[in-house]
Amino acid sequence: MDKAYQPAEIERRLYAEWEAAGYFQPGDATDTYCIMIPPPNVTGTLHMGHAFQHTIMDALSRYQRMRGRATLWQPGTDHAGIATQMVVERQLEASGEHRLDLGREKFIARVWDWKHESGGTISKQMRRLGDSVDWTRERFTMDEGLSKAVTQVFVQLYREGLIYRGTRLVNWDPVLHTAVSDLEVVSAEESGHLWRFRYPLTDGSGHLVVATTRPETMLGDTAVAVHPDDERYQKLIGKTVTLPLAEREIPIIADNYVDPEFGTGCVKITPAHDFNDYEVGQRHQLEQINILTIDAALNDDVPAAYRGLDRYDARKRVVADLEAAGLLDGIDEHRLMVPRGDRSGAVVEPFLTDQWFVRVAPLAEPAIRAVENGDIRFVPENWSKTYYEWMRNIQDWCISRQLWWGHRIPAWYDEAGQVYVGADEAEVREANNLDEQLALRQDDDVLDTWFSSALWPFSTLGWPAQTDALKAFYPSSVLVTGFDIIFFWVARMIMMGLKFAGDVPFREVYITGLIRDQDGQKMSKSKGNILDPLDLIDGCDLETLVSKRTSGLMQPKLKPRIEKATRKQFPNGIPEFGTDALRFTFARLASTGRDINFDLPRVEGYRNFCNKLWNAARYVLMNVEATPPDTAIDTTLPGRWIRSRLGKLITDVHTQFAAYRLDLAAKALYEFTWNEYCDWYLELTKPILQNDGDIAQQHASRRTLVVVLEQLLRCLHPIMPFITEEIWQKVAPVAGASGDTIMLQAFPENTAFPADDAAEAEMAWLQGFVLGIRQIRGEMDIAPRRPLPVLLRSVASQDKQRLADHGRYLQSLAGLEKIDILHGDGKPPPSATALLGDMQILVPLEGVIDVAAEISRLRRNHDRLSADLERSRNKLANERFVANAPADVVDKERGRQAGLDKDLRRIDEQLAQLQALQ
RNA sequence: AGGCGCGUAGCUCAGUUGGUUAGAGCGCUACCUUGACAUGGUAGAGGUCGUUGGUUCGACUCCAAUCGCGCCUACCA
Repeated sequence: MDKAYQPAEIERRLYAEWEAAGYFQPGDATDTYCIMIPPPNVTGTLHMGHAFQHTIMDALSRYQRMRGRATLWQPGTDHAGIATQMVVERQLEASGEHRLDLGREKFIARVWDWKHESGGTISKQMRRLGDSVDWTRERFTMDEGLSKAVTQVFVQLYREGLIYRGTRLVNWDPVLHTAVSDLEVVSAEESGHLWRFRYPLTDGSGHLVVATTRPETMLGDTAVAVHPDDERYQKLIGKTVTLPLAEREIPIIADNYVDPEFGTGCVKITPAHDFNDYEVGQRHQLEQINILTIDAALNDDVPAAYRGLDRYDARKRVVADLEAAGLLDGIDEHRLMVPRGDRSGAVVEPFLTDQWFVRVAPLAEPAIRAVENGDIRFVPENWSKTYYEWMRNIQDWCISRQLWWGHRIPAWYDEAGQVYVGADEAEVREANNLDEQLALRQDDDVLDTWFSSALWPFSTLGWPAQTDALKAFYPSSVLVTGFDIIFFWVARMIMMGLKFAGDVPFREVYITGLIRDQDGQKMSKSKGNILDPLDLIDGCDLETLVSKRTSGLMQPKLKPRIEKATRKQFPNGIPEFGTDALRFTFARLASTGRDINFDLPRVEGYRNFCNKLWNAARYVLMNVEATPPDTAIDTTLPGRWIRSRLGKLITDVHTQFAAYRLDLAAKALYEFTWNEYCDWYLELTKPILQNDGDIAQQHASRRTLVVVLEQLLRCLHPIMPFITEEIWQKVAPVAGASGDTIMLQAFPENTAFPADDAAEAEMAWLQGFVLGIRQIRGEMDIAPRRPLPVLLRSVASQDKQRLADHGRYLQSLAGLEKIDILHGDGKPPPSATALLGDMQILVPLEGVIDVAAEISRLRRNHDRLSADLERSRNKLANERFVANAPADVVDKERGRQAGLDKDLRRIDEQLAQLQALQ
């Protein structure tokens, strides 16, 4: 074995072996476990958030697989309608082409080309991350099977009246030329203005003043509204105003929607271009005048002067014209929420179009109940609130998109505009007895990407066919995902799963935090703070990193700043850490219910951990390879102790996995490995193995060394798959484990390693002894290699026994020359002191210790002890404490006080003796 | 406006039903190349747990208020 762990070659080799051997496939156990991957965009790349979630999913999968369950981690990708179409459109643009020139069919062919070209990136990344997904079952949302499922669901929902088509006001993206759902619109506060305009009353008796943030839409006004109780405008209700510029007569109506306190208390109503106004218009049967084109320019339904103007040019023109006409009452600065498309960034327009909708409320009801009654559990629990909040106020879902890339809506129209919905044209014709001569045209629109994603948990398993996979793995066990797609995806999967697969799609939903950068900033390309998980695994030199972060920026002017920040944060680029170190970092950071600020130095720490494990294994193998261990029972203290500790670790790891606390599982594993196994156990085997001691004990210790390591490797494997497999391959034969891979070994159970309280108590004594000496050594600046003579005082018979049993460990770990017991009231020489229970451990000063230094060390101890003692005394002097606190707490406090008191007296004695020397 | 969350060591974070001296990693200080490991070892410094009040024998932990930060949902033209 190399002296240091070298991950790169090992990882690639092992993953290929695992995959070729079919270890990722579920096997045929009846107890099943299943995780559906949240399908990433097929042409995208995995970012840190993916790597984090994949670490969790893979650790869970490997853990359950080792527990003997038939485990399926279902992989696949999403066609990501808008995102993918945009990428390909941009590629066309670069070569001077345009989607519309190409035509639908050719364009879609180009997208498929791109999918094939770039779709391999994600699977490569997943393989490097060690993801144990069943590649033989990989799916894509536009696969034939999944597309069939989409059609079937659409048709059934339509037949049940849960899908309908209608002319509605929707969010229109004027750049992408498509409708988008509410969820795809992000509103942010921006500065703007609030204009006040005078609208003259038609009867010439004056005017009223309306306030608006969108002057250009006044050309589509069909009413002015006031609050019914607003005394100022009482007598105007029912009258009309003459809409300026358009010169149309429109009514003054009363509606509770108006807030009399805001603006002037008069609202212009534009039903075709504002969601609230639309509602008002419905209530008052107002005309809807659409004044915009699909590009958000003004159309031909406005006066000639404004036709063809972009909405913002029109705004200027309208304001100028009204001002010229003396109708501008004033302008105020105003902060307002501006809705933008999450993909294009364009300001979205409420726009009247024909679209398809899902009537969601009836589907939401059982989906709400499923969470209420515990069929689905959110982890952490409080996310269920977010879920309820949205589900209980759910709006119909606009599912049609005016795109080409996606599942085309299975609806056909005849020339009269009659719509027929069915699986395909032939079926539609047959079902409706349509003449072959009758021309049918399929709906041009495609479905929202999330429509197919909603079916993912059962469509990937073969639904609508009742496949064996569906029976075995539906419902899946847990969904691991981010809070940002609870509405987009989680809620919709639950609704569709209940409706079509007859059960919830998963039992638990583990909502992970977001991976942010070291300063808590969201990672994004535009901020230039993204990290590629593979760069952390393989390393990345500074120049490559800079160019990755600064190329293809939406705002090129940010480039210098990003470059500077990057050079500052990574002066030497990123070193190679390996997959396991990255995964362990993610696991260690995966505390629930909060976002994660990704701290790069931490990865380095866990790379060191890998190296520590690697070298521990080297030590073990060095000691056991030559003489294979026999099966003798280990009666040595260190052996009994480490087995007992291992049992506790195993219990802990099971508990934490069950609670999705991978951070605590990783913490327990780290601490056991480093602080117990390496720091103490390996060190304690040295005096056993290196001296000419008891041969039986040596054999037993070799066995414990290798058995504990082998079990530890299994425990670590779900989080650190590669290093554990590599070491296991070497360790298993000497540990007496059979099998080809650690992946399929049984996860350890604590029953094989019962608690040994006696050993733990003795070991605590031993550790206390060693630490006491080390403390003196460290603080007195005594050379580590210098053997020290030690005197013991107040030695109880138990101490004597322990000394006899474990003296050699003390000598080895504390570097002792000899240990003498001070009998009776023999006067000790001036010494440095450590306390161990009642026993005093004395290191004679002569020639070794600086008296003044020891005095100051003892004083510090004295101060600390007396502060503690005083606190304890006060507590016990408090009658109410003694009366009210549980007896065991009081007893504990009394014992503590007695101990502190005794320790303090010993320290003071020692102090007095030393002070007398000065 | 409503909802959720956060504030603990220089930095990034743990702290499970209230109960000894509040922990870890990184960083920092001193010493140490001892045959598993300098990607290491040993010892050490460093925190009035955002603030105030309350409940309690006892509060990092429970309650209320308050300050600061973040996110989500909805939205007044």
